[in-house]
Amino acid sequence: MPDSGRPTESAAIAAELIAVIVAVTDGQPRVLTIGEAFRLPSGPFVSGHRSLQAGMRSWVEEQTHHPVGYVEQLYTFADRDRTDAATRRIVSISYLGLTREIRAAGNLGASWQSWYRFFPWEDRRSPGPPIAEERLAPPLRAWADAATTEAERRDRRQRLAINFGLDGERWNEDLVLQRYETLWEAELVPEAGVAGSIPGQRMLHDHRRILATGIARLRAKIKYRPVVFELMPPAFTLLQLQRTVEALAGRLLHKQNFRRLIDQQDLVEETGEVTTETGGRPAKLFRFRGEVLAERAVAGSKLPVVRAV
Amino acid sequence: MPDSGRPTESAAIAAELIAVIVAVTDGQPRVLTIGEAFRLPSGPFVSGHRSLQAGMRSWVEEQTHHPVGYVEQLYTFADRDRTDAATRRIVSISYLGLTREIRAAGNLGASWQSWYRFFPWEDRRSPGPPIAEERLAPPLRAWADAATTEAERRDRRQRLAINFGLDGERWNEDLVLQRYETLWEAELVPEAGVAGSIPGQRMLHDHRRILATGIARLRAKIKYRPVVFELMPPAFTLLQLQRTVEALAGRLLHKQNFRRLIDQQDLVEETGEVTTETGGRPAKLFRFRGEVLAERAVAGSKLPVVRAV
DNA sequence: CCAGAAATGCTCATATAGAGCATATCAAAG
DNA sequence: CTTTGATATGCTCTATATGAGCATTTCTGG
Repeated sequence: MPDSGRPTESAAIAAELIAVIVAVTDGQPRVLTIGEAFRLPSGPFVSGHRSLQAGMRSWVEEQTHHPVGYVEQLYTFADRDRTDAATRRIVSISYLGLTREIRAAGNLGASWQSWYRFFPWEDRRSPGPPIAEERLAPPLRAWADAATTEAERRDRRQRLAINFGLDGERWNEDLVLQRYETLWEAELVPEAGVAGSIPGQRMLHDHRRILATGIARLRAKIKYRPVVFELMPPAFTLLQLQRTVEALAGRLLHKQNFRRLIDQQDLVEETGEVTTETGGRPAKLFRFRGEVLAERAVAGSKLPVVRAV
Repeated sequence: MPDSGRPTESAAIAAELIAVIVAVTDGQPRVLTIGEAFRLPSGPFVSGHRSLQAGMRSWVEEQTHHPVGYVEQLYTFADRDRTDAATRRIVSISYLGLTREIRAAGNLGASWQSWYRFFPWEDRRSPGPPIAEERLAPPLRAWADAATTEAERRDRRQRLAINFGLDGERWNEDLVLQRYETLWEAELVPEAGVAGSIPGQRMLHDHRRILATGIARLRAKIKYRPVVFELMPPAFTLLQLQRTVEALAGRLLHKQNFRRLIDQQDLVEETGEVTTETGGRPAKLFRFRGEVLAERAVAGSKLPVVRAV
């Protein structure tokens, strides 16, 4: 290759922007989907766009009619079997966007869905046996046992233990994508071309996979960056904040420890007001101290989990 | 937008793959560059490629003549001012690749450069005042003081403190990209269109920025994933492992604590042999226990730093 | 006034991380 | 054959972070 700094024989392709837009309302993490097939909002990258980020941002604001606080690139992929009308390969660049309010964009067929509709096993907030153990574990174990060699069986069992918290392993909420991929490999999701026997709504194309990527990224991120606040109203109680984190993480947190972490880090400050809407003793209202972002490399909410409910 | 799941009016663009290929030799972290202008290896994404990953991988192996153990996507971008011969916008997808051995690919004009040639201030392993304080701090402070408003001056100073570990703040080795961007904003790098007054070799186009992204990603990653081992030979001593991590992180580690972390996690096992090549008391040789990757969600080397040398 | 629901304040045990002291074991120089 | 120079290794100590749980306080709604 010549030292030109330019690719030589690049083929023409098309670029597509795909968005995982997240908000939290009524204690549920929600994602913006379109239509009956539940596709993620996606739009072409056109020459008018200054950059991919800018294209994404303007595009999302057109759909949701209000600014998106936080946008982050997720992943870029190009599947062999996807081409557009002109049979150009499509390169898809996916983004994660966080927003505060929800405005129904009904005229475009858009709606906000709890992301647990697509991944029911990821919600472990309610007491009782989790879906992963009741509904997923049996067919997954059968899949593991069906491996041809003993070594492969052991590998699969170990993978199940880690990914789904079986056999004494602890549930790791970050492994959303790994779990989805394992379910696909075990042919338990309809996308794999079989009649699905496990709960969970499928989406168009590979959009459920992209959503899994977004959830995984967000769950990991809230632990070391204070991005939760992008999803909060200007003033909120500590319990509301906790409920939001719990909604995202899919697990309950230890209340006192959560509070300790939050104020140890000076992430919030009191507004001086209280609210009685929560029932029980009135709670102080807080606002996010945006300054901390500039002050120091600040951590997120480190998820003080509560083991058994 | 219709619910077709396809972008409608996507313009034709060209896709380019850019690689940050890293190896560690002679105690230096090295990156594969091409030519006098120090450009990162890059090649077009062609229709023969099964996927972006596959395209990247085959392409790198063609250049380095041996398999790349670990490949990870970095970032995708599309600058307004970059087009190819057919005036198509170029979307660049950058990757980070780790490899074990170094084979000189001289016939292609490729060479391995210590990445500290491009970012001298990122190497803080040697004792004495760091470059960041001696060479960067003065012009950076001047830049901060030159802000028009008092608020802006305060913001800049705070940013400098965090990014460059000034004013009592602690150096954070992960902020490679933030530092580079600050230097650009302060017009201290030649890429910004000025005669550079600070040390550090520039690269073609925005390749130095991509390299910064790769370094930052790798430095962050070794803390929570055992990727260092992709850079190690099959058998190594614990000190060699430590020196490799130090090379990447750009800082010295506390030896005893480093060892404690490594074997607490069962990351390695003894080969049974020792080597005397290190001078001093012979050291046991170890190999990476690849099994741990399957056994559990394993952490990396958590960088037990040593404060003052 | 009492029950129910939160909000808050504190304590305790354990795990992890940062530092540093002390020894052990080799090769090579003298 | 001993000393010197390096490194390898074992252990201890302290500060801090994290997981859990007990005890109070302060409201609203019967």
